[in-house]
Amino acid sequence: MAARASADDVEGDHSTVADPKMEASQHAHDTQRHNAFAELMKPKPKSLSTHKNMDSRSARTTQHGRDGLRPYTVEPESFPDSRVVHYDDKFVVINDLFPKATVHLLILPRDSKKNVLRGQDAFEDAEFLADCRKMEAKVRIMVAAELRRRLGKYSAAEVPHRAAWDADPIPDVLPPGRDWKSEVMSGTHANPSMNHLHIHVLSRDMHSQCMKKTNHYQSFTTDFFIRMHEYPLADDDQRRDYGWFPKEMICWRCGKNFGNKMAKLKDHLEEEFEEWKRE
Amino acid sequence: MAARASADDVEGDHSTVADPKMEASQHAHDTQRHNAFAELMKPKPKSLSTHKNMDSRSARTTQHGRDGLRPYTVEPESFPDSRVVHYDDKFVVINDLFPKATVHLLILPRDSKKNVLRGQDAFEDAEFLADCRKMEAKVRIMVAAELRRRLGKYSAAEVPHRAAWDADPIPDVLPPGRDWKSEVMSGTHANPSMNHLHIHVLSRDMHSQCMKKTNHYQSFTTDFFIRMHEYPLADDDQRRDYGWFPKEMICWRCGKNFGNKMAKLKDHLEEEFEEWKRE
DNA sequence: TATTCCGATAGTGAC
DNA sequence: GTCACTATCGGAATGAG
Repeated sequence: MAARASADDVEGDHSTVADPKMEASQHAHDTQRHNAFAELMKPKPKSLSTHKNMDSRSARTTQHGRDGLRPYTVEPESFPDSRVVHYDDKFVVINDLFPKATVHLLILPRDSKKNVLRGQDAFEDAEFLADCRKMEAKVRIMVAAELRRRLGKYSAAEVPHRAAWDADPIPDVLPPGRDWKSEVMSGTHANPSMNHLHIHVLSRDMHSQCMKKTNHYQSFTTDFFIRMHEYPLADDDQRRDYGWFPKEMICWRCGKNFGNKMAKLKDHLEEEFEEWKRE
Repeated sequence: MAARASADDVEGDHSTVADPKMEASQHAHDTQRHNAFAELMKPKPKSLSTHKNMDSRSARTTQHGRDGLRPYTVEPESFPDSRVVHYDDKFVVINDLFPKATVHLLILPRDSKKNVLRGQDAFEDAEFLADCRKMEAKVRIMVAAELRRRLGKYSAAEVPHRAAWDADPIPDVLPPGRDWKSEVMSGTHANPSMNHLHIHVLSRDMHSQCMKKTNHYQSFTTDFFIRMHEYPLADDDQRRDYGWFPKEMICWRCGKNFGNKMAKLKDHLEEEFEEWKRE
């Protein structure tokens, strides 16, 4: 790994972790008796225009339309650390501008011969695929580490780990804590809208302000999301020419069917997230 | 005609006629050179929630859903003059709560045996139809008078009329001015959503903040709008059981086809209105 | 073809 | 299945006490 490659550099622009003051205040509110009318009348959290809080260099990439990922592959050094998590000769790893989960990175291969292909075609090349897998393995670890950093304090499975860490002296062998790597998934979209090959590596919670539309959700929770371990694709794999999304949205955690009701699903994902992070 | 029956009482809650100060200021603005950028950037006039500026008695009727017109027929005296333009034993005439043209009145027959029928059925009764025609003739004159009051100052055809009116002495015979009655149309909807029979009498401009949706427009500009002079309907008239609107919207004045593009049509109607009132 | 509110759906423009 | 913006289309309720 090269310069900047530290999990602590991973800093989502749309972090969903509230600051400590907010949490304390929220908790105080929850302990009051709820006023049902106030509950009904309270404004839904605004869908904020996600562009507004973005570093200006990254914001400029959005003006390139479907070629918006190219600037990262060509000139990664021009972006702030908060955006470009790692780069070397072959890859650039960035925080997704519009993360669809608590942690959501993209691996961008820099080879301009390969990176204009879809995964289905680019990964026919075994050597290229092997290179990508190596980077993917590293980035999965980064994502897992970032999950632990962000959510570890909520996790029941982390209690022995935290306790040992706080002990004096710190034991030689720490209890393992929660297996955050198992919460990470990676792959490409069968029919990406961005022209440059990008491997998504993200937590599976699907909890994010940027998770707004049906197709956002379906693109990570159906077979439209081609996992890295599925490559190279069988010759007759239907996803070499993907048709349409299934219309029904299924909760990734409990399996409940939400049809096309995105607003309802969003509320539900909020609840699932609270339980999931406490596992 | 009975109490209140004066054209000057007709006062739309959504009048599009600016007050004199506003007009003067607008004219000063028009004489300046336009800044094209400012023109592009200026916010579109908000679609205001039409309920907010309504007298409370009238606002209450909207809670009755499809029976919202009934209160007027039962208790017309409980409404302000700005709403109820005229009433007698047989009819109540009101300003439409959501006028779809510059002037838009409704004639509500009070006979509760008749007024729960659609026009197609109620007007099979020749005597009832004759009564309604008599009232319709009066209300058309009211609408024409109100058009003259509101738009006369813009109309080229009114110039001789206004000049004579301003002369000293006023001539014995005034030039006729614009024939506003020919701009008025009247009829019922083939498939009304409100349960009580209501005869629309309105100017044909289709220019109003309340003209928002495709079906608003189509309901007055297609054969869905059954003119009073078409009653009683022939036995085999298709509109005794009306199916669906045609989907394409046609400008009533120039015949241009706007497909389903209501926003575009609205902009266009704005322009047509400016020309029409100046005729 | 009452309105209003919300949300799902659809097209465009960025280049 | 890039986003953001606008507008169209579609259903449910008719909205505290």
